[in-house]
Amino acid sequence: MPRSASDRPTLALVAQRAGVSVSTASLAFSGAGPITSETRDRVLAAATELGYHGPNPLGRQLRSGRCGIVGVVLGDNPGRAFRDPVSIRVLDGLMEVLGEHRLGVLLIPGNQPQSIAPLDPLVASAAMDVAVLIWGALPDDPNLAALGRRGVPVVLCGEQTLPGVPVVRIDDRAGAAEAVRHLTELGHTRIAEITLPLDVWGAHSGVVTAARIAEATVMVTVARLAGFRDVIEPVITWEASASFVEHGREAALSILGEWVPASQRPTAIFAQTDQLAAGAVIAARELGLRVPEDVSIVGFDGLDLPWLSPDVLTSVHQPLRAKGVAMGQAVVGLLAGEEPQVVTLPTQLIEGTTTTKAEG
Amino acid sequence: MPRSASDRPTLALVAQRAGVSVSTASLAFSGAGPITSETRDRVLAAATELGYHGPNPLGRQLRSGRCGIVGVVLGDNPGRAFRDPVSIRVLDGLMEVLGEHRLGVLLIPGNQPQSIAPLDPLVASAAMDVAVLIWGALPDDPNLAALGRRGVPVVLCGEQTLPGVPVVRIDDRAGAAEAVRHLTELGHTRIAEITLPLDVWGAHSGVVTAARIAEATVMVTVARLAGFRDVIEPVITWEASASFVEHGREAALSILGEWVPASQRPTAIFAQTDQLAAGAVIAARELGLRVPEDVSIVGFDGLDLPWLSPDVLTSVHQPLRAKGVAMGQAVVGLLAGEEPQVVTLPTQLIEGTTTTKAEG
DNA sequence: TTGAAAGCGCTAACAA
DNA sequence: TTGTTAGCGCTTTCAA
Repeated sequence: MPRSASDRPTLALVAQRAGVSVSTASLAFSGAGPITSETRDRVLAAATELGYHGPNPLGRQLRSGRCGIVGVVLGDNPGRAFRDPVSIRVLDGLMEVLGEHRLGVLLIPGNQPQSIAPLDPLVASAAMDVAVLIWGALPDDPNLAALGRRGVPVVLCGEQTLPGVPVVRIDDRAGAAEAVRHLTELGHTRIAEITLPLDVWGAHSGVVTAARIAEATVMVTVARLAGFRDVIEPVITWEASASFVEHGREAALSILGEWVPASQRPTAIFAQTDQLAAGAVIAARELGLRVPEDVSIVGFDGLDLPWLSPDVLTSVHQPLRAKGVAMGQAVVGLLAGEEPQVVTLPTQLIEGTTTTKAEG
Repeated sequence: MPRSASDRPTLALVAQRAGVSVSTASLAFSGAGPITSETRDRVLAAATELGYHGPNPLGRQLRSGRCGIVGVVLGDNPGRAFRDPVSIRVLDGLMEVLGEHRLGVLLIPGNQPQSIAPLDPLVASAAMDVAVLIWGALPDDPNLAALGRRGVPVVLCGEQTLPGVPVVRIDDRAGAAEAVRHLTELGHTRIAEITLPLDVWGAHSGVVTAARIAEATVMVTVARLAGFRDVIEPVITWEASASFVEHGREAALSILGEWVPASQRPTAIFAQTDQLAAGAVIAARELGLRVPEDVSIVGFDGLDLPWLSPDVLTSVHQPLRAKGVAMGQAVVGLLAGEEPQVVTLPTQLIEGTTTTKAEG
């Protein structure tokens, strides 16, 4: 029967029973000092008798000043972060590295625009040695400020760089440009754009104007928008309220709908994420358009989407898992007192079956 | 500039500067006792001057004996748990409740059959007030034993019940039976089965014999297998190595393949999860079979699968988010010293477009 | 090789 | 209302 946490034996009790001092007993468990194997055995035996199973982590933590926990600030409410295959892959890589170093991951909900409290109480008061912001959305993230005040070192992911702070990033702008250039090189000129939300609220959805685009605050979105325009001006830009297949589908249904004269219909779409692009493929199918003959579609992320079969999405692949791994290594480096670095990981356009030459 | 954690001011320093005692300063922050607003202001002012931003959680934790952290033991390696939409929905609900109670979620990898270490070091030594096993796979889970030894109270999810331990569950057996009964009532008699892994290794895949089925250890699988057999004997059982669409597809390609004479081909499939069932739908399409006219397909979980469009999976819906919420409430109840309960949540078969009457 | 003593930073009795 | 005192459980000098 599990004891309640309150009546657990302490190291002092074990030491007493073994007839040694507390400090000696401590050595028996930590193994960090000289101790007779005989003494150790006696301590361990006493521990077993008392049902003592190792030092209380809380005491150890207070003493060492470290708690072995890395706070991972998610970019959105956790439900969404979990549902987002991109975040998940990153988390996967991150947890792998941290696990190897015996560091635990404390999940912390990030920006909660609809809520009254701008930041989760955990940000302000949970014990953690380092915090990782896996989705660096805003230039002036309140989480970042709060953690800075507390003196919790951080690792960032994304466009933002800060002196003394390790950052893991990809070149979103160049990646987007590569995707669009692929389309222009195939002869496309009427290219539509489906974007991620322009602000953290994610309340907006639909065709957006140049004015709104100029006001975009989410840095990933901003970078990918810029990349598009480095190559050509889109014929239409549709803002999705989140990176979900369904939203991509809605966007493409509007962009490619029957009310658009075939002569003016975009011949290609660049969607800022694979989820959105996949939705666009589905919409095209529903509208009776052939992919890629009638409409070419490019995504961003390089997700594995078996259910899109037989199509394979042409996409700008980014090393999501490696991103997480790099952030984990940055955390470990930070704790080891190494110099913070900015790591830029490569992206690569990989052609699938959803893009081809423009007709005529 | 973020200070390093080591040179942070302490409450003692703040008290000294404010010209009050440490305990008074403590009251100024906790608000848990009588204190003049004037004194509090003086303390707060001193804190600001020193750049002190609230009590160190480590000290507070040691004193109170609580750390405000709930360990969530995932059923598998975290990468998979994240990729599994079922776990994700449960986690979502769980985090919502825990967040409301200012409890943090520490992710802990669960069973790692391929690794040498049977359990994650976090299970043995991370600070946590309660642990939640969200995927109670085995009757003799090593995590459960380790946590019990440490005196960490646990909340379970699944088939297993233990005295004094809160459990959240659904009736997997009845749910599976309902799915299969739906098929028999439609006139189907040749019904195939695609199961979850029978053991935690997940190394096996393919047609399985009654002997192997009898050895199944994963409790969810066992319950759903039993539910099927409460209604009728399957004509064939295929074990998937994990709940992925791709595996369901492979299974169905074999079950429905051209080498099976049409007269002997199963007219219906019950897959133990929606992911597997969705894979079966895709396989059927690839084989040129009509769903549901040529083959009816039922799943389990009630996931939203927009990309399966235009099909909507007939499925036994279980309240995944509510499961997480119930576990969160169980955690809170446990911490409040309430009596542990076994909560059984309802399931419901909801017809989509993937089942219809057996022909002839 | 072991033990004594001094905290890590905070909170909560209790006394003033 | 504020201060004094005594730890929470552990680690780590330093001395024996």
